Amino acid sequence: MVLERMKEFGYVPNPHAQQLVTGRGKMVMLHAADVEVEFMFQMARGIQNTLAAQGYGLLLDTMSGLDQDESLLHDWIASGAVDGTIVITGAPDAGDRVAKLLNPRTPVVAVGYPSLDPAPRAGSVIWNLTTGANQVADMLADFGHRRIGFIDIGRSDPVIEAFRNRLGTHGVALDPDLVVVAQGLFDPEYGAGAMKDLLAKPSPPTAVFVRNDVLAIGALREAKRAGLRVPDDISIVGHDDVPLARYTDPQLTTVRVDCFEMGRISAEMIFNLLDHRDVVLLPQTVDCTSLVMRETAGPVKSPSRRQSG
Amino acid sequence: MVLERMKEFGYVPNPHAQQLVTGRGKMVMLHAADVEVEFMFQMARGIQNTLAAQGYGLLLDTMSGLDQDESLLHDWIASGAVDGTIVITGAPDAGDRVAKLLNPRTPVVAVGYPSLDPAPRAGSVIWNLTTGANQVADMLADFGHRRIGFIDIGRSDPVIEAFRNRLGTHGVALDPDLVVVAQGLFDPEYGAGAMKDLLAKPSPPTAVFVRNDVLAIGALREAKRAGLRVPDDISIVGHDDVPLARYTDPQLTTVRVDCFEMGRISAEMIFNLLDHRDVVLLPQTVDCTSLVMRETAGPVKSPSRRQSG
DNA sequence: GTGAAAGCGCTAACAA
DNA sequence: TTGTTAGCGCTTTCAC
Repeated sequence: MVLERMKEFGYVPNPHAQQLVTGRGKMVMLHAADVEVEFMFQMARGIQNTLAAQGYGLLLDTMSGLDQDESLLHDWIASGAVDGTIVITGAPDAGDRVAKLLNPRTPVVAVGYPSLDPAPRAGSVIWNLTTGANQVADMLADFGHRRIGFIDIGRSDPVIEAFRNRLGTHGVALDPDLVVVAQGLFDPEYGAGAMKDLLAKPSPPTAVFVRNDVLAIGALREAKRAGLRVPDDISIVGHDDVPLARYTDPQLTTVRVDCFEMGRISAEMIFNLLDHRDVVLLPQTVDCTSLVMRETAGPVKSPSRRQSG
Repeated sequence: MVLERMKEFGYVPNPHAQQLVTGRGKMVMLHAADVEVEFMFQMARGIQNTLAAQGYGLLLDTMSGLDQDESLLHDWIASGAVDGTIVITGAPDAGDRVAKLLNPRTPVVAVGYPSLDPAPRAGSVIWNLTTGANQVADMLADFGHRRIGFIDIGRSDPVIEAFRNRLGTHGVALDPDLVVVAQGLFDPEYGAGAMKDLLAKPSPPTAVFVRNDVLAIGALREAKRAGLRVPDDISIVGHDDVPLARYTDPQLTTVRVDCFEMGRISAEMIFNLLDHRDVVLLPQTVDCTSLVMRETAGPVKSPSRRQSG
């Protein structure tokens, strides 16, 4: 009773003393790797928000420091100072990093792209990248497109497969001749090059789905260079909804991935792991894509524009 | 001696127990408000990097939660669990937020834009925004421009003043008729509108300095729409070097602000405050701008293009 | 119901 | 140099 009085007078307990006796520091650590900054931050927000609701704090590791840094942060885990670890997995070495973080006392969950070699004792929450592909396929088919191109990135992922399948349910085939892979990921010029190839085809597409927005910017630019009107002559759809998608001319229609939600779910998984250490660690695939209709996709307008390509 | 042996065997001390006895939790809290995400993250990196070098951790508050969240985080401060607080100040209410965080036991430093009403007991590290303006003025003058336009944002800041002065040292005046303020901050169309005004002037500029990149994108777009070649007919320079500046066509010449450095310095200031609680709290202005020469600025080429505007 | 006491893992001060 | 002890602020237990 007297304690309750104290709180009214502004008393707040010291979390450090609490951890000492309860074994819970009420902190989880976030390892944020070199993913698109916007994505990372949204995830961090989702995580922190969820943690805060339970009185937990988020310890941030941007991994900008090198070895020293690493040992420091491992210390926080090894000493049990931190209750759990979340690592954002965007780079190929993610599996490695997760493995290094594993510690019998501290649960870890990986969030982001599916890791090539998922660590056995870690939880993971990963994008469902097929839903975005489905949404684009539906839209493009509904707009009446039948010659559809796809600009892929090297990395193999389930997007193109899902896109092809969903297109099939609409009775439209994804012509292999209209599938090109860009030379690189993060320069619009690679997208422009891929678009150039597509436009040079004997029977070019009336719509193109580009695997990421940066490449889509380039594709859009190339289409305009070629004298095509977007979306009247050709529709272009990107993926990711990076900030600059709002700033192209015309504004890019694209697929948004809800990183806040991804973060929220990974924080919840940490809480599960904290409560029931013996829980089964099934990778959780989360549907978090949505179509952002802007200005670069529309109905087929000029079916006989082939000579202009 | 026996302790050293233990460390070799993988012993690491529990920071919570340490804080209990030393009063130092080896953690500082970062309040990250609604600034450009890229900026925030770079600052966070600079801060975390510097902290980690001293064995300190960074507790992140994205302020996405609301009241509950706020009280939680204040508790971490009130209980002395956290050694210091850094708050990124981009919004006008920053002064308020800083004031709320103030606590006799815990130093706070504000980093970012100078606050309207700086809290008395807080340190602050703020941009030197004049250096970027100087660099642009030098470049434009060296390129031979004499009719120079400026697209400003509503918020009053020292940039235009510095720009005008530095131009003066080169013997070129900033014609008040060529200074327009955009209707808003974060939509390219506002920049486009401002550019349109500028091009409609009886004697339009051969170069334009735009106060932020998003507006500069719009200005660039408008110049192209008007049939002008950039930079041959008109030079355009932005400010901030947001990620999309690399992706315009042509790529935007702009002023980069080194947020990592800002973060580093604010972390160092926290350390100072930690060691000498009675240190004088002078706002520290940091020179962290650099000119990023890309493709939208160049020498005056066609002095007599007036009729095309 | 309330109060006293033990002990979480460490560091600091002191004793040997 | 090394070993011992007290106590940081809290929760938990056990006695009252």
